Amino acid sequence: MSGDKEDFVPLIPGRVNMYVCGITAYDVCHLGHARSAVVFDIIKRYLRYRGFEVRHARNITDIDDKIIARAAKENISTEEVARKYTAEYYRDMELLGVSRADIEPNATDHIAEMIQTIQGLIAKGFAYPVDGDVYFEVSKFTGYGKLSKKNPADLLSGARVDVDERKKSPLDFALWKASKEGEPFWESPWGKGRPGWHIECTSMSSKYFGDSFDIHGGGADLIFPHHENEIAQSEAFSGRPFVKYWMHNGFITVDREKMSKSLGNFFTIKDILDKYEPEVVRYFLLTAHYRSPIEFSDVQLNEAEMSIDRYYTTVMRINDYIETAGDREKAVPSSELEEMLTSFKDKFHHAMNDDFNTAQALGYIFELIREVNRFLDAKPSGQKAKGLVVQTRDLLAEVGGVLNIFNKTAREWYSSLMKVKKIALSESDLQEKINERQRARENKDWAAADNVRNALAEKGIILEDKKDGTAWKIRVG
RNA sequence: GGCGACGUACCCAAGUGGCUAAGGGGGAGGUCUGCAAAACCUUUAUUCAGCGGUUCGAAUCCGCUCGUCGCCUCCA
Repeated sequence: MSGDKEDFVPLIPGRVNMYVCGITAYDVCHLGHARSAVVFDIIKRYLRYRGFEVRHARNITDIDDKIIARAAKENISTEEVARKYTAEYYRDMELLGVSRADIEPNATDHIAEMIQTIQGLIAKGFAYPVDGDVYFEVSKFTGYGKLSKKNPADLLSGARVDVDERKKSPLDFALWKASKEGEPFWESPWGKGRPGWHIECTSMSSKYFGDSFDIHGGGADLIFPHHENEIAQSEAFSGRPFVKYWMHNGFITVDREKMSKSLGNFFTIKDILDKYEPEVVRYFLLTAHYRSPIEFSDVQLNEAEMSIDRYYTTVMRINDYIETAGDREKAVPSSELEEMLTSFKDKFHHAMNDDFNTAQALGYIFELIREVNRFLDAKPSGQKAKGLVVQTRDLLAEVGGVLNIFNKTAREWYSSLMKVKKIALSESDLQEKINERQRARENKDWAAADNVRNALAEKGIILEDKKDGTAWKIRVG
């Protein structure tokens, strides 16, 4: 609310109630929806990792004008539209490693609660019915605009507020809308109708979390009017502060412009996942701070792919080392690695404690990756060295787990890349080629060996010769 | 018009009062290798849009200018 970073102190020590605006289920999701979901998924995971008991609610709006329009267009019911796109949403989210929320309320399951809230608002003088609609009277709520830092007078003078003669003020917004002929409706004290958009979050958050809760999140475009209106409704109704910490993620941009449905410059999650591994997309979303805009481009996705590949390449190297390292103690300089292992978690926590600075956290991860590679370059052996390397691997896996990246085996990563890059070669055929090349190499027939390697390279497969065999990777970037 | 955010190397991107301005990608040179690949090393911002100011000290705070974007209408 202050617009600044603040120390996080939950209302109840050790517990966090977090409500995040989900989607309106009227179309397939684009990358912007993914960002919001991934950002708050990571916030939840990190808070849990640090020992908070987090209850996470994420709503689905399953009735609204756009759903009605979509249903008319597809000639199916609004329920079917909502069901279809909710299913698509969950499918996309699962691929991106976004966990399910603990509470996933639908608007249409909470009509009774919303009617109750609206009745309460009317009783307290904050709302008025007109011809089957009910409006919230903004002028009755002092503090309107405190989140979006707008003042009502400025808003009034703006020409972009819709004018409706029946409303007392253009700023007043609908809590309940009378249904038109043929539209879905619910019975209410004001006649047949359906809820306005903002009221569901007020009624559902208070049902599950009470009048006040810790974190409310969503995309920055929800700040006004959606979240501003939620505050007005909720605080007018309960008389208590609504949300302690507001968190809003920045936009995805394309050519520096906001990716959005209305501009038509959006990429659906589905389209992107046809070209990129889901982990790449997730990683990409973590490379910038969640509040900053992030430019979507193939260059950026390719860089993300390369970064992840650097991780898996190192993991492969670590695992090879652990399997093959001798027991003979051979000390090599290890103080820098040891130092880094000691301080690593503190650094990671420090980055994440600072408003979930995933970009900085990734920086630390790659510092550790470089350090362990340096250590392995020195060709150490013995139990102590092995212990340090195992510790590094476990640490990387642990923080990767918090971000829900780096959670595959190297083999799974490359298999997955092979599919997404549509390389038409089975892994067994590939192994056969590698064996063929190995025989040539044993005969020092370098020309034949290079032929095999070049042929595979053309398909996007890269070979790495090591002392005890040849590994394959998929070219990235 | 009102409100807000941002401008860090060739590209992306952390850093918001004080140690050498993280990290990734790219370029150049090198070590290793049958040759590669990977990895590592050296190098690539005496400087943080520009100009003023505050301060012992600023990329970081303040003011102005320029530029970009967002919200003010459904929108993640």
